[in-house]
Amino acid sequence: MPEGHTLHRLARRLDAHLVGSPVAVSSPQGRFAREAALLDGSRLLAAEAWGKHLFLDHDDDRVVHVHLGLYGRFDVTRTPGEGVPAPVGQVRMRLVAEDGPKGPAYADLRGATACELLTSAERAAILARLGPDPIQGHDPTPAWERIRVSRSPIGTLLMDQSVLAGVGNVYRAEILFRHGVHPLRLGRSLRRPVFLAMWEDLRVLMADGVRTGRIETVRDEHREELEALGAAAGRRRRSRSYVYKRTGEPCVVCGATVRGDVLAARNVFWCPHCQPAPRRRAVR
DNA sequence: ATGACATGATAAA
DNA sequence: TTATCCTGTCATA
Repeated sequence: MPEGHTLHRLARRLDAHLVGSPVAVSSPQGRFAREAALLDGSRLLAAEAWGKHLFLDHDDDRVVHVHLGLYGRFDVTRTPGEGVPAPVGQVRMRLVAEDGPKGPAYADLRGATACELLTSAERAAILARLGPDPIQGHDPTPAWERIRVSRSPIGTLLMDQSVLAGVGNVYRAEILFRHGVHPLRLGRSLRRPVFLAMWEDLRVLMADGVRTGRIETVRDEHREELEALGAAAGRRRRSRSYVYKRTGEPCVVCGATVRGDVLAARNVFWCPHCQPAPRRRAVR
């Protein structure tokens, strides 16, 4: 689940249900117990996201930095009347607002790659290493300045959080498909209008993701065909993407067989017809 | 029961 | 490049 849209959605949910009130902080699993004890009873002032990072501002210049990594979750639940249930599984951090903005609520963090107590100065240091974030409507210029001179593949640059923040493997695959760009094209071979169109598209798609909580990249006109192709391929769950995890299945647009490979330890997917391979650089 | 895998990132080699 | 961490889910046995 966790690409940038997930974290922004989370910031929004925390803001709606927990921010502004005193929170009980605990670590049922124990790995955040010392910090939780320090924070217990503090007031949660704000929840903010930048790319895939989430920051919880508590009073007294204390910031909880959360990064969900590959499989972390942070579930925010309202508990009108019922009281808070016993923790299930490995709950690293639990926040409970008895008197949240919309009534009692709690949030359980599991599996995060980062859950740490920082100062606001330390948070600033993390932000300084992140590129612009499409979800925040940032100016894409700093990202473009990196890409236009880079000898790295655009598929790698899109995932580099210091180039731009928030894009993960699904949005990467899908945005490249939607713009007919092969993942191995070098950054410096891209034309500016193409990158700016990708950025604008990311801005819209990821904003949708914040609203719906899921990554939807397939245009209405292709939904039915995708469904039919999925059924024909005998897949158990229907796909919601053009190329992501569709290796070996036909492209919805042109029928070519979607390809998959590993780039920088991550799976990449593309259509060999809609996303023509770059001319191989002369090697010698 | 066991193992592979995942929408991530880092440190070491 | 590889190993490693974090946890849950799904497929296979």
